[in-house]
Amino acid sequence: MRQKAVRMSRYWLFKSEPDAYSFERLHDERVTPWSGVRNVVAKNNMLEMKLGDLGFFYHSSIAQPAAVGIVRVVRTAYPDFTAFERGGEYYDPRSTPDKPKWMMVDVEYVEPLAHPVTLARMRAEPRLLGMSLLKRGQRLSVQPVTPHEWKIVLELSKQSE
DNA sequence: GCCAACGTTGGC
DNA sequence: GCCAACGTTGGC
Repeated sequence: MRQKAVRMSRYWLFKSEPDAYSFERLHDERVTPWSGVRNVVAKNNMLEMKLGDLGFFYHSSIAQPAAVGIVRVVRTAYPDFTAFERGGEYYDPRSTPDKPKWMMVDVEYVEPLAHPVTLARMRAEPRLLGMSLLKRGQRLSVQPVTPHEWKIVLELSKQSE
């Protein structure tokens, strides 16, 4: 049978250091552009996103890195304006409004996980072997999550540790 | 177009 | 604070 061009909605994982941008801050702001991604693979992942796709919000670079909440894509990929801001932290002279090199999506706050699912908890789950996030040296700030992995992490979030 | 050097990420 | 992993840069 021929594969349809239409694909299932996908799931994602958005990493952020809470000091830089936390899930609590997204709660207050409701929607944020996912700006500042300067990695080609992460950018390509954002180009793949469709309206309504869901993702985990993951806090990194802390004592207990963990998925803490759920977000929804509410605007598909468009040029990352922070790359145009001369003198700004994310300025990249190779990216121009005519030929933008970096893209971003907008994500909306959906809800917190009942319990954060720590990286350690995910590593301890045999069914999550092979999850992109758990691979050695995985640094991608925007990653795909399979429907199967999505379901399992949600399940784990319902257990208290 | 190869690849060594360098910088960054992020868990530990 | 260390350092492994990996992307990027730039010399050739």
